[in-house]
Amino acid sequence: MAVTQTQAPTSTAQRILDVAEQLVQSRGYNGFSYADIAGELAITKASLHYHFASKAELGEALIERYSARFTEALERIDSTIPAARAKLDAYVGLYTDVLRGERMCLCGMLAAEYQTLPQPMRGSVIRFFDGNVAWLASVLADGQSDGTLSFDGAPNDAAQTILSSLQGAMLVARPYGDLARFQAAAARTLASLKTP
Amino acid sequence: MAVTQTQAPTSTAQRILDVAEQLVQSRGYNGFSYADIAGELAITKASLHYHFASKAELGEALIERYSARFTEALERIDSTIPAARAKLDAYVGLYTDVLRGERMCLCGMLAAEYQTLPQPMRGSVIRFFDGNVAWLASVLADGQSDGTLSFDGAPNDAAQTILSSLQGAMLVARPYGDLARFQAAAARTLASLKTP
DNA sequence: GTCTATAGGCAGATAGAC
DNA sequence: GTCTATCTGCCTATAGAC
Repeated sequence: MAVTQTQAPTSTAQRILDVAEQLVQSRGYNGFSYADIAGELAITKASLHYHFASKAELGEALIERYSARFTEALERIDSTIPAARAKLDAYVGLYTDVLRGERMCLCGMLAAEYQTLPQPMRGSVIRFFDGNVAWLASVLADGQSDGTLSFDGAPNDAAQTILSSLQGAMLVARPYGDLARFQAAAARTLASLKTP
Repeated sequence: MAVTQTQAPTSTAQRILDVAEQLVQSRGYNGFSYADIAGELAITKASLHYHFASKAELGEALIERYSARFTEALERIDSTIPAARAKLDAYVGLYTDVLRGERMCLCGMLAAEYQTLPQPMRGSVIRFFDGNVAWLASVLADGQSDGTLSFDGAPNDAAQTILSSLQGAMLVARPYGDLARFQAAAARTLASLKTP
């Protein structure tokens, strides 16, 4: 039987991931070093290597955790919000929260640096996007079925456009430090799915 | 009176900019070094510093040249294509050409790395986006006036959405190495401006 | 698990000869 | 303008004590 923990443990590995995630989302994978994490957590670089032997391993762990949390968030949306259009609004809300922290989507950032990434990280980035498109396509198909959403072409194609439009809206809004700019672009993107 | 040149000179500085531009657009500003350029051109790093004393200076020169060329391309569109909708198609064509070279838009890439950029480069990135939005807004306003384009809200807001959607479409399509994916998203974005 | 110490390499940058 | 040589500093990573 597992020991019951009163306080959240927040292991060292977790805190390393927390700091590294913030660094990648704001500065990029090639824009931070182990020294940055070590300084923030007041431990040595050598200790970091105990938890994540290489930077590539750390990178993989970052995407895995990020993807898992994102998937959980999508499942929460599915289980709490019935209407397709409201699900899309909630999806935009996830991005808004990221941008509010002056961050880019982790995988959007890594997409920019894609050609410099270790091979295993590349696959994980692709899977993140594929999962997002699949979820969006499912929501779009549902909305089309019940007549609450309308769009041309296949749900999968429309889903790809929504994903890339939101990623681009984050990418461009962040240099301006302008959350409203993102929200306006997101609203316009969703508005193109109006029922006739 | 200036000396007439029969052949294009292609000065060393130009060739440095050519190689550096390709590197930034594919690997990012933090993803290449002076050694990469030196290797490609078969000259030494010290020679590079003669032409561009610091990497920050090189970065500024890259954006200035890129922006100037982009502005020229937009002026060519204005002077050769009368219809607003066709101008937008040509604008998408500029992006398509970039992506065909397996590159990201220079300033889209730099937007991702924004928080790590030297201050002068940041201003230049912003000005590039502002110039693009201003041009797009002008085209949209024209199309709205002559009834060939229809959209909600101000031309400037619609222009911001077009810019960010195209940047995002490039960002996401590049890891897949899928030009068609970009083109589909771009076409869908422009299709949302249909006349009623 | 965390530390000290250090390896080995590459980064951007400079001095000075040619 | 381009070179050789070199500097200083940071990078990822490892060995081994505690």
